[in-house]
Amino acid sequence: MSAPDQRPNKARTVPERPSLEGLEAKWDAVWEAEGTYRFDRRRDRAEVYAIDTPPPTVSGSLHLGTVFGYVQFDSIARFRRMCGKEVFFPVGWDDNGLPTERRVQNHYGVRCDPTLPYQPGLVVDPQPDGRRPVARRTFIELCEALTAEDERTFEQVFRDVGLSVAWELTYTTINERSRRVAQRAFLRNLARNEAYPSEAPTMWDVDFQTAVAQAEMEDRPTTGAYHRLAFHRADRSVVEIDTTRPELLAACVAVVVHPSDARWRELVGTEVTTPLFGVPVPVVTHDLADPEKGTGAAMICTFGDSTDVVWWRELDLPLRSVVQRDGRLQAERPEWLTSEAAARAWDALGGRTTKAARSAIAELLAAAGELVGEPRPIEHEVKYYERGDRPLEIVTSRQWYIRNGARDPQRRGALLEAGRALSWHPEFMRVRYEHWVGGLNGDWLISRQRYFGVPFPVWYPLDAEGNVAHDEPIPADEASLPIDPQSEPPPGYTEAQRGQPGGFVGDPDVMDTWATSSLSPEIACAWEDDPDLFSRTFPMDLRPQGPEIIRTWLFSTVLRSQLEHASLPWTDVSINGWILDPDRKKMSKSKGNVITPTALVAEHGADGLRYWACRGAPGTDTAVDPAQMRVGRRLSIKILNASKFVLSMAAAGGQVTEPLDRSMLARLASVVTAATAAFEAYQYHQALDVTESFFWSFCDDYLELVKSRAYGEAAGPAGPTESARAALALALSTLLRLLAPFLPFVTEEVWSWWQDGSVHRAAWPGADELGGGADDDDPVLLDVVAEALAAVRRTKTAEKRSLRAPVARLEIVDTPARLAAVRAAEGDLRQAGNVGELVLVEGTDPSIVVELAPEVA
RNA sequence: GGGCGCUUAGCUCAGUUGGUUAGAGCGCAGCCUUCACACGGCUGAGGUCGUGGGUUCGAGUCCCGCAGCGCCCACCA
Repeated sequence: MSAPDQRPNKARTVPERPSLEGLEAKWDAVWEAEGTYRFDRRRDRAEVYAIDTPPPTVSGSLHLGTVFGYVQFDSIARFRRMCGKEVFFPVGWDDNGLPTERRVQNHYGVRCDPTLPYQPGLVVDPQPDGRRPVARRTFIELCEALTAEDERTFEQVFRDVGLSVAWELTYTTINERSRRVAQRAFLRNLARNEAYPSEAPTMWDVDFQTAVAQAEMEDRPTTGAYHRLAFHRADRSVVEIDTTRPELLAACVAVVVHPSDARWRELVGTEVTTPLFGVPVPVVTHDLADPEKGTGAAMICTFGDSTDVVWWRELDLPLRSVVQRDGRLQAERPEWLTSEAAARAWDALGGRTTKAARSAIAELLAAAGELVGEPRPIEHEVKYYERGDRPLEIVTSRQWYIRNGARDPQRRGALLEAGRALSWHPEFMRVRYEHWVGGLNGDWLISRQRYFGVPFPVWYPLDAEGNVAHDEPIPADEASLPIDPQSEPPPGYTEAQRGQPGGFVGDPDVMDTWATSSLSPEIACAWEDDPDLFSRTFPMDLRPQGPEIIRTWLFSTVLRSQLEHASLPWTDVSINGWILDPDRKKMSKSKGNVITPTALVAEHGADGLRYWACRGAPGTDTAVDPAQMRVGRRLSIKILNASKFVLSMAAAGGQVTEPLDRSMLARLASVVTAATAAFEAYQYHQALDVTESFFWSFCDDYLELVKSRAYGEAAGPAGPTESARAALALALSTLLRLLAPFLPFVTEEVWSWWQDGSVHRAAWPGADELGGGADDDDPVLLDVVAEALAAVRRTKTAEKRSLRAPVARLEIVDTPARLAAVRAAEGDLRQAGNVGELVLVEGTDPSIVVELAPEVA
């Protein structure tokens, strides 16, 4: 595997002044040339560790949070690789979908106009403030060009931070294989009746002009106002109704009250008329009507919110739609507004945005004496598309859905069971999945009325009059995928029949980005395209991801896998925490507190950045902390210097005979055991902690104690010097391998000074390598001696003397066992502390008395 | 409205199955030009573990209530 010629420092020398400068570029180039992280597809499934990595959204700059999460599971990947697994570590770029479209619109100053003809070779210069219309195909070309550029930048960041990615496996969510996989999976869903089209009320973003799925909505506190409207009974008496959306009054189809609400009992079953428009509407009852809200009577409009949809559907009410897809009330007067007063009122409302219409109708109502009191401002939660700026409206449209268990208890139960079968890290994240599955209120809406995405691979026949037969979709042939129904005809038709009576039209929509990325295991593992690779990688081992996309990416991946393969897509899920800025606020672009990974690598080094990330526990929010990165950098420098020192003495192969050396190795063996157990439990931060602690005490105590002996003249193959030198070699080799998953650059650098090949392909250390198991190896021995040494240092510091200052007399009172430990390392202790007389006294009251020699002038 | 997580030294955090004087780093103070490291080392000060109860021989660790912070979900008239 390795190509030694590529390796710098093949002479294996220790540099005079080791440095961290330039290690990132140097080792990235070597790893690339040697294929250190390349995936060996000859290995079978049991030998592979496959990671379903989260494709970062390609929309400008790479978020530090992405790097944070990636570094964490990269440490796990590196651990598994060193344990002998062949790690399947692809990266995907999520360049498919709305974020890309928006970035292209802003970057080039264009908008997509699908009615324009395509002009091949058209060059579009960026024009920041423009909104120039371009053809659909030109728009897609711009998306492809810009994402390709961004992806190169992203890859460089990932290389700079030392991710052990198998770059040859890279995919994008819009590339040919992804389109083919997404279309194939959809066609199979369609054939099994798991996907279906439906014309129904849907949540609609009026700016993006597309339908939006439940998973992409969020509530935002929004200022509104209760308007108390005067509806009228037949006897002209008033029924007061509160609404926050008076502009939808024309869309009112009924008034609803709770069946048990005595206040309205005699009204139920009668009709009241709407203010201003005089339209008669029935008074109906429904359990969802809340007597506590407003006056207890609500107007039902088609549609103001999702409760309206429920009422409309369950109470079988008529449809009176007035809001258009652009978020404006229709200009044309609705046919059910028949009175002259109603027509006049509509003149003031039609064509206006809902927001403008709201204040306009409030004025009309007030002028007509139909507004009771003043509007009362309130702050309430309103649904938005998570990327949108204006509240969602509800419009009726034709969309594609995938059955997700919302309307099928059996499927919902199976999905909950899948959540229980997964291993979650940390465990408590599982409930988020369960809540989401339990709370699903509709099938998954996967179609978007956009351009840069995977097209639906279907067409519709046109009848003799040119009407579209939506109920008879013509599916594409699987062998033809990926296809674009806008530019290719369906089987059995010619392109000339497009749009002609008796011909066909292509489905104009594209799939939501989650409909593609929910298939990331199938895309990465080359489902159907490469059955051999698929059999070696699927189902995968680990899905690492952020907590905010449990309801989208995680859930939808489980769903698609269950539908397609009747299996889980992976066995383990690891959820990382948030990145918080130093004020403990979630970092986000809109808050302007984003720090770029590149700047941090430049300042603290990749290993410094990685150290900080790996200190964050799985699922735990972590503050961006440059101080921690400095600590990581300092640790890296210490590794360079300590290693240089150790290598000036170390010699592998000798017998480790001295009790102090064996004690150190015994302690190190317990560190190996603990770090291994932590990694296996996905607790990488604990592995780092236990290793780092040992490393510092190794430097501060063991190296100080042993250096004189190790420097000494060789005293035969089994002598004390050989023992020290062999122990140092063993310890350094072990420590470098323990630290390699966290600090890949500095450990590789040091490894290259004295070892062949990459530390990242070296075997993970085992406790047995360290001569563990011997009963007389007491890890406490080192502690006892280190305590005595610390006491010596403490005295010298207190006396303001140099640490080299001679100790005339050192008296230690302790138990026989601990005195024996000191005696076993007496020579090392005297050398390290520059101790003259050493007196060991048995006693029950332990003490250490240090008498310094007088200072010589 | 429901749920999850967090609350340990000035700051950022560890604290495994409850067990002797609660740990680390940063910061702070003092000391040391030590022949691996001044991009350093050594030493030290600093905490009634959010709050009120309970279980226990023993609780930061388990149970109940409360508060603050963060997040997720919710049909939001």
